Amino acid sequence: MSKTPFYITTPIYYPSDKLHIGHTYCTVATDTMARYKRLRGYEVMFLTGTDEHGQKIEDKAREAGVEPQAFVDAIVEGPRGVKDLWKLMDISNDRFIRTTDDYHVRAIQRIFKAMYDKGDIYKGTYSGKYCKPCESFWTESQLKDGKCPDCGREVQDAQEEAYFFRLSKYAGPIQDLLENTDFLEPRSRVNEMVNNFIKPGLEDLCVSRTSFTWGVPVDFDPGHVVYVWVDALFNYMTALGFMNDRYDDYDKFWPCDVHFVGKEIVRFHSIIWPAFCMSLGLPLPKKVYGHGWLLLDGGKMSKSRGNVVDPYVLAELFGVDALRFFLLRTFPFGADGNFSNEALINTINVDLANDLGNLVSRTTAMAEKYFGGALPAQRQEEPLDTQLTAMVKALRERYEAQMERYQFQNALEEVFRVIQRANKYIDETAPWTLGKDVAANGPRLATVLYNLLEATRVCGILLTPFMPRSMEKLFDQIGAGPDLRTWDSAARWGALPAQAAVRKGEALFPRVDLDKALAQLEEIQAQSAPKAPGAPEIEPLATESVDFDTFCKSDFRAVKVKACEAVKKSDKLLRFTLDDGTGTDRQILSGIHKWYQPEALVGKTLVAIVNLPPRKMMGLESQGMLLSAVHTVDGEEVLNLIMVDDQIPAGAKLC
RNA sequence: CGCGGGGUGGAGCAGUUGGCAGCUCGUCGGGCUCAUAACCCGGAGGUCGUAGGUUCAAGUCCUACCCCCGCAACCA
Repeated sequence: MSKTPFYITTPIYYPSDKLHIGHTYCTVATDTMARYKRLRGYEVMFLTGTDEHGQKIEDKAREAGVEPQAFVDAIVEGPRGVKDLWKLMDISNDRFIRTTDDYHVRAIQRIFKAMYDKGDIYKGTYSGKYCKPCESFWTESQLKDGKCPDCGREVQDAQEEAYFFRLSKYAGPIQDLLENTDFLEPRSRVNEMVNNFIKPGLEDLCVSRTSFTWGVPVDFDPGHVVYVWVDALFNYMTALGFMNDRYDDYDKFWPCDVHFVGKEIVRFHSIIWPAFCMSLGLPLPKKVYGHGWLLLDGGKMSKSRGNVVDPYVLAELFGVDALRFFLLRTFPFGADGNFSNEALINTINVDLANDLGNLVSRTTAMAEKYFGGALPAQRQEEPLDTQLTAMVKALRERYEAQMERYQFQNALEEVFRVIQRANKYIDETAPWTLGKDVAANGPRLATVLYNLLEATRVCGILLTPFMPRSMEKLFDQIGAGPDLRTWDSAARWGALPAQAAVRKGEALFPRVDLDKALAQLEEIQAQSAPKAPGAPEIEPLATESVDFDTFCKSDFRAVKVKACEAVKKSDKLLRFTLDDGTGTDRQILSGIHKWYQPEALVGKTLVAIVNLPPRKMMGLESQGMLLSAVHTVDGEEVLNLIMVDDQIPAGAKLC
């Protein structure tokens, strides 16, 4: 009898930087689900990997002065890289795909060609805004104040030849898929997709580029590389051997049971991906599950905010299992959650140390103390016992119901309810009182301890997918051999040998000293943070010259700030009321809130160009522009207003 | 009126088909001493964002408004 296959994937991560706690969250969730399914007897295929092509990698590699391949190799295979992280986190993936793997590259070329031959990919022109110095195309919405988001210079309308996928053709079937099936979960994501992208009309999708070269070449049209969509999404198939002969279990595992993805890429997986599958006439994946984000201080974590959490640090400080557990116990999988070190430590102490660890500790300690680790065979049941045993007997089913819905948090809730009940049971039965006369109370005492061991064993089995290593230690301590760690045995009350063979070991989850740990974390952060602030980078000098007359037309004046306030609804703009010496106030808007607090600028003497045509921003008129000096440090733009001597009178002309 | 998510005791969150508002932490008081200063019991503390509406009954459905947070071609 062959096992039922179960295929589950994480997204393939983009290795332009080291992975952070968010990637870890997604991967740990996927791993836990994979382990759960294996425990239940499925033949599991668990895939993760990296998406290694594209402009950004090419740029990053150039900055680092290495070839793109060497750059991604270092991040993926290198020390403390992606693979190391998954190893550390006990990730049990069956395969790891890199989009630079030969077999994948060749398969993508074949797939691209197949879609082209079918007529779903056609050649057209891609038009957008082009920044010449950066050699980059941008869409209207990517522009910052109408300028290149990278360098801030003017962009031009430009066109390039590109291949397009007829996404529009599949709008109907996709909408039906989303609205009338449970293909995409949680359900709340469906409206977002339909309202945001399908109803406004799906545009055909640009699937090739000529503006960079780090990608899968379109083999029938030199100069074009396959753009991310086709390259990345098909990894879920090529890793099974689709259109290549590196593997040959496509027929066994496709269609995929579930893709776990972050909410920001739900769109690609719930619209574009099924459209691709339809185009090739292939079965669609059964489900896409969009999980939430881990937020920091209520906001999202990002490099620029400097609040990225390093999973290495946390795992090494608190233990891999504790971190894995925390991520899935604390946050509802479908929604965003607030990550904090305090919450992590708190969860470790309360759930793992106080409740579970301590339960094991006190149970095994008593078994050793009163019976030397081997319980006598005689039993004496009491009605009270059934309150605990009934809960344990019902646990597997309740847990299963939650796990099948990907509700990790609720599944763990069920388990910990039993653990708490077990702790209470100890209080109720007061084994230490019974232990005062072991000869007389032996059978009762043995019953109590046995019930506790069984409760612990069943909980241990159900927690194994979450904390594989720690649960092995637990089983060793309570004397549960391999056949007492199975899914099947989790439903068999009394599976543990009557005499048991308890051996108290070291604490499963030591308590963490909150203040000490926080101080330690701060220290670690302080050590890694002051990475010598990178050298300031400046924009190259202009090569084009400007004639003197043109220059003289610009009217620069010293102006004094009479009032300054943030513009409502805008996170960038400040509104200045300025004295320009004319006696009439001048209003200028400037997008510098990121660098200056408005109240700090009142009274300063600044420089403005006053003969620019007025321009409306956020409904307010700006009569000129304030001058500032800009440079870049570590990829971050830094801006300083030009402030001049306050002795200069308002209106003084600069020349 | 761009789209979406959210506003529930001090903090962080649950609340499925409308039916006495729950959990964890914290706090106050009590119990126990087997255990990782852990465990168990009890108390205090909530206009469920605001204002209306439907209903015998609304945190839960409807309408309007306020506030916060994301997203708007690729940061899980």
